[in-house]
Amino acid sequence: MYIKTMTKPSAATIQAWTGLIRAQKGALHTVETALKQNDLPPLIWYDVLFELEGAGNNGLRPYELERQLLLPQYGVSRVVERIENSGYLKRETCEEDGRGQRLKITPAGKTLRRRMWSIYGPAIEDAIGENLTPKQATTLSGLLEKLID
Amino acid sequence: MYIKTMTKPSAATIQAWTGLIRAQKGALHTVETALKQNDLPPLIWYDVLFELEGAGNNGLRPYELERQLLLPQYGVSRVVERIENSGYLKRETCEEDGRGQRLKITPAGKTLRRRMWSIYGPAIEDAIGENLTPKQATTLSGLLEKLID
DNA sequence: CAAGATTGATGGTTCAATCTTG
DNA sequence: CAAGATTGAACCATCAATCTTG
Repeated sequence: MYIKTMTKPSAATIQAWTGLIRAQKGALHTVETALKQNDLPPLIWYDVLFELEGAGNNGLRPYELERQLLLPQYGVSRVVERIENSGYLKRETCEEDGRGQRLKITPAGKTLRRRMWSIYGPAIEDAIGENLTPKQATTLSGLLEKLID
Repeated sequence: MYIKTMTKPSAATIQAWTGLIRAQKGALHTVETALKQNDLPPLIWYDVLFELEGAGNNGLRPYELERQLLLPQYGVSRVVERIENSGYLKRETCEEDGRGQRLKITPAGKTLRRRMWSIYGPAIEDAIGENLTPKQATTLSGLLEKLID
C-alpha cells in the first residue's frame, strides 16, 4: 500500500471532484446512449478493437490490454470472451510464452470498429466539443492529464 | 429525442474526452478503494446520506434523489432498499401524495456519513488536490461545469 | 393516460480461488 | 513462488413489465 497524505480537501478541490464525476457521467451517458440507439455494442468493445487494430499483425497480449485500458485481469478475460464469441477478435496461442495468448482483430472486427466510430465520434463532439472553444478543450485536457499518474 | 450535430470531433476534443474518462476512472478508483479498505460502503451510499442529511426533517422523495444523483428511477429504488435494510435510512408514507414516500436519514446514518467522510475527504485530496494548484483546481472545475447542461 | 415507484429476469462486474507455466 | 490468465459464486445494474395513485 502506498502513502496517504490524509489532509482535508479545499473547497476548490471538492468542486473539481464533483465536476469531474458529473461531467464524466453525463458525457459517458451521451456516448453509450448513442451507441445503444444504433444497436451497437458498448464503448469498451470499441476500446479493445481500437487497441488491437493499432497493434498490427502480432496483436496484443491480454496483459497489455489490461494496462492500456485500466481494466482488471478478470475484466479483460470477460470482455475478450464476449467479443470473441461475436467473431470480432480471435485468440491464438502465444509462441514465446506458454502461459499467454495473442489477441488479434478479425476483418469483421475492423468493420465494426469503423461503424462504431461513425456514431462515437459525433457523440463526443456533442458531449465535449460543442461546449468548449478549442483553447478551452486544450486547457481542459492539460489539467486532466495532471490527475493521471 | 434531441438534435444531434453529428460533426466529427477535433483532436483537442478527443484529447479532452479521453482525459476525462481516464482521470475520472483513476480518481474514482482511488476513492472507492480507500472506502473498501476501511470496510465502508460504496460512494453512492455517501451521496444518498449526504442529500438526506442536508434535506432536513422532511427528508426527500425518491424522485428528488433521482434528479440530484443522476440515477435512474430503478437505481434509486435498489440502492435505497439496501441502505434501509442496513438501518441507515427509513421510508415513511407520504402525506400529500399517495403514490410516494419520504426518505429520512437515521441517527446511525448520520454517524456513518461522518465516518465515510473521514476517509472520502482525504482520498479526494489524494486524487485531485495533490496534483493541482488552487488556481488550477478552480480553472478545472469551471471548464467541467461547461460540460454539464 | 401520466407520474412515482417497484420488481423479475437478464446480463455485467467483482471477489476469491484456481490453474498453468516461467 | 510469481506472473499470466480463467472461472464459480455473489453482487450490482439494466430492461421491460407492472402496480398504484393523480
